[in-house]
Amino acid sequence: MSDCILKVALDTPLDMCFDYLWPVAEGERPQVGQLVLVPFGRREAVGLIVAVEDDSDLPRDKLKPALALRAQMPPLSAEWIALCAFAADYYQRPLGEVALPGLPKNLRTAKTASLDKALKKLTKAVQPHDATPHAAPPLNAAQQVAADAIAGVAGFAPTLLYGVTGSGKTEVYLQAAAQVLAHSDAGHNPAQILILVPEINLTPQLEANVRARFPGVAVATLHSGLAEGERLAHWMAAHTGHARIVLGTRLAILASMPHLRLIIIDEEHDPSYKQQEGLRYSARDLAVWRARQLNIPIVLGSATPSLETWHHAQSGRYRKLELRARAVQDAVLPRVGLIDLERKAPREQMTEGISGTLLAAVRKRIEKNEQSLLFLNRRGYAPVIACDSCGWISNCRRCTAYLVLHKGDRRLRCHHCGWEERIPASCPDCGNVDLQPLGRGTQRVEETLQAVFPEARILRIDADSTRRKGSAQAAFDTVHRGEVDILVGTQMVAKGHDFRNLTLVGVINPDTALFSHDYRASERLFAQLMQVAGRAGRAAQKDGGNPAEVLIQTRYPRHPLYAAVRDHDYDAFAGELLVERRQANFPPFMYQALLRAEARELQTALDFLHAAMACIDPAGITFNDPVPMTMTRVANVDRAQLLVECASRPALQAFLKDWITALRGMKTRVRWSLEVDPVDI
DNA sequence: AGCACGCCGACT
DNA sequence: GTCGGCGTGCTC
Repeated sequence: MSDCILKVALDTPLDMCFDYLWPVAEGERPQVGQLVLVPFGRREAVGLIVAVEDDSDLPRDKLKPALALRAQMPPLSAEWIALCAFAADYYQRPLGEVALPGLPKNLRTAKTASLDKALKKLTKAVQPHDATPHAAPPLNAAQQVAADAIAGVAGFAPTLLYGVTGSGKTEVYLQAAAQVLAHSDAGHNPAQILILVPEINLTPQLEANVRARFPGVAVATLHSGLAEGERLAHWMAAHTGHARIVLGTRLAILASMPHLRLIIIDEEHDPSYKQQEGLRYSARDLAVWRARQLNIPIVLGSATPSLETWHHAQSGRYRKLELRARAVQDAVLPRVGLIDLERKAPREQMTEGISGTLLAAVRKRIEKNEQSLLFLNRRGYAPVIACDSCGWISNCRRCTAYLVLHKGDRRLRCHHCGWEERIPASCPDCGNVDLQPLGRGTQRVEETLQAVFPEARILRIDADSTRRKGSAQAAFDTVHRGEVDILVGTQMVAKGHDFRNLTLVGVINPDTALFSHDYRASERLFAQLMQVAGRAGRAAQKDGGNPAEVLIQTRYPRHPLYAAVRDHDYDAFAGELLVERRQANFPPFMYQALLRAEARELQTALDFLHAAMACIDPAGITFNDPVPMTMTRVANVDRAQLLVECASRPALQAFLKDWITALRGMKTRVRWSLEVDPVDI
């Protein structure tokens, strides 16, 4: 009996599969989709069998025998491998680098015996809860129409669920999911549903909600915070079909789900759906591809859709369902006011960067025992300290960035490379002892508010105050219990939370994003402002009370972005942006890829990028000039980038394939990487 | 990417 | 005399 050949994908940057021998006599023929332990160089690795054949291009004596088949688990499906193959192809990475790193570590590394043990233990881990079913709240008419429309179609049907914050999108998802599950049970045709959310750690409410609403259903969760054992249990629950609902962050888009029937992406515009290291994929884009591949419906939900999605909805490629009103009866959208910081009479009285108008509004909330949220997207005390007399400023010596003043522990910190040092007692250059903090972070705002409102209970929530595991949740619980008068926070507080007693949102300093060189900055700022504004006024408006209020401090009160925020008018804003994007030939009317290079010397990186331009025929492609990245140096490494553009996605794809081959052939010491559909430029 | 082999500087 | 620097070469 002769050997068969296993074509195996391995987690290595080499863009190829490796052939291994498998003695057929030893048992049944291995199956495509099984994992297999193989010798690779001088080590062992687990790979994915992508084909089983009788022949190899290499002579037999060059081939090694595979060591062991991971037969304990059902093989990964052809559809799943096709999804990984698509992602690999699209993002120009080897198949193994896409398919393998997402699998639980135990499957990839554990010895057979300990894997057996782990697999035996996990059967109980993801069980349906037998809690009393949580009654579904009644839907309003628009919600009901949306839920029915989503669950009522068969086949690939991408749908934008466009609804203002607080309009009850989650309820629509859950009822649509319930309908899909009920329908499949009736037809003896098991169904699984995938729900993607931006940050699962920040929204345990949703997870609790889902579990409570589907008491008889096994729910798996997948996100990067899971311990290995949990990850294996939840992944296997999805893979075996036992979990009917999978709730996860972007990495869950690569979960194996043999009975996937519906995909839901909450807050589809959220930047965290884009992986920003390693394989830089867009979970949203892969989800749409996966839905088309499986011919199933997909829902993209947002109050401020990405322009890509909006464009598709406008052109009719995506169906658009709209929720115009807040779901809670009598809850109305907050009134948005702009506080003019620029010489408007009467001139604003400023206290440490906070206007008298905003302080008065906060005072009113304290008196009425309501909560305020002050939003500022900058942690620390001050973004920089400076010497008045000689002009020295606290630069990081390893990065193109300032050292941020953290007053509490009297340290300067670089938020990019992690460098830390004590606050110098005097100016390192001239000895002046009077070093001044410039600008404001959340710590400084907290300090100012405490000085103005000594009796108020103030809580700061940012990455610094919530470093310990579980402390973020504890902090949010404190707010929900009403034990906080003023909440100060970064974008951490903007997502998902339903603060019922919050009636004021103040935005301290959003202007910096207005004039960014990144053309996506205004789209992001708009989404962020709408999202943080949406934290206010979620409860029913009290009798005779004023509507919740959002106050934005700005030096550019007439900027069209703020006008659109004030009017809650995403449609108009998005319409204008799309016109600009079309005129400027930006996405979604143009497809882009970015080649990045890193070296100790900036010139080395730039030289590499110029060589990369010269190494290929650029037919049909636009090369921009290689430029240093905005933050040129991080941790003593200089970075530069080269943007390539093309109006045709297939043409860009074809070009990239050739280009990456040529780049791999260039022998260089420069570290480089290619990103398709970059979001930060 | 790992992981080895391979040839040149400061230490027991 | 060895430990160890990172150059370059390979992985079915």
